[in-house]
Amino acid sequence: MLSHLLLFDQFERDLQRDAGLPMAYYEILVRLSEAPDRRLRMSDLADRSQSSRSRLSHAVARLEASGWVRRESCPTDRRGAIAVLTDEGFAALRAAAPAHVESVRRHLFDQLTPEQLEQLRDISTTILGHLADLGVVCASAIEVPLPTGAEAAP
Amino acid sequence: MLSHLLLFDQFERDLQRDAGLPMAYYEILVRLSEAPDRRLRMSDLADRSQSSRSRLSHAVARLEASGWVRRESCPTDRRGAIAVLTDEGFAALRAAAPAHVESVRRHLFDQLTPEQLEQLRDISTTILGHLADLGVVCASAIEVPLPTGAEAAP
DNA sequence: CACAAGTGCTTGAACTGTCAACTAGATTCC
DNA sequence: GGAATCTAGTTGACAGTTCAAGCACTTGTG
Repeated sequence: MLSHLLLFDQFERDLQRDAGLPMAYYEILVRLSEAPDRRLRMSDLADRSQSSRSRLSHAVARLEASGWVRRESCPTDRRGAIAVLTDEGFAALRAAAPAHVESVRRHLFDQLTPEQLEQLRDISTTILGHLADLGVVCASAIEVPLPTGAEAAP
Repeated sequence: MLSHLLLFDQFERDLQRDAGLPMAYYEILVRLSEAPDRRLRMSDLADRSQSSRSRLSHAVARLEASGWVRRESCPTDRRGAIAVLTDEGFAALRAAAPAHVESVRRHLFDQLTPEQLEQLRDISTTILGHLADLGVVCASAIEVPLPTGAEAAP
């Protein structure tokens, strides 16, 4: 159990070292990059990146300052805001992804047997299902494959 | 994978709600409570609670302000400091433990089959061994049983 | 239409964690 | 013995998260 905490700490450290980016921010960029036109409503983005609204606001503010994300106003709902991944942001993500994927591979995939990976996947699905029942996680996040964001390479 | 992140978030939230305590602080109290005379050298405590020196310093400062931990100077090494769990701290831990144990049970143990728990234990051990090879985790932490700190009940 | 309630997003303060100095005492080694 | 080095612990600045509050707009209801 402890191992999982430490494992993610390791991912976090590696990503911070290689890309100067916390995992939460990386996650946001990935979700944006997957979206059509690389743009999403803030709430939608918050749900998909497992982030609170407030956290996302702060994060996007920071990413906007880096020039990686741009805010546009929503034409249909004047309260709304739309986050758009800029070309610079996309390039930054593209640059950051390989090292992160490699980190996940090295510390997780390479350590476990195919059988264990299968078991881990099942266990994760079960837990995720339970959390979804509690409303902790929105349904749209459930089908995310094993390596969080590892599929980022465009 | 995502599930593990969210699972620990859930533990964190539950513990914060029930005890007003972050998991890292809870962990520190648990390690102290396990030690002989409920006292440990700072570095030792840092290693056992998977905490950096600096983090521990800040944490103990906060716990000291709450009256749950006391600092004493080390007789054999005048650089050293010893953290001591006070009776109030012990009582606070005793009060916080049941809810945390229950949270872990509800969100993890009750969700998985005995077989899956067995698999998860093996997977954790493997990963922990790998991280230990990297020097990320000190050997003394390895034998920690499944529920982090769940054994806290005195 | 108007007013209450709800939604989308932002903001600021408080808190936890990290990083890079820094102090002070212990070791090493010539 | 004494300079260089190492170790224990602290500190302060900063980054990210959360929480509670707030603003602006939309929707529901009479």
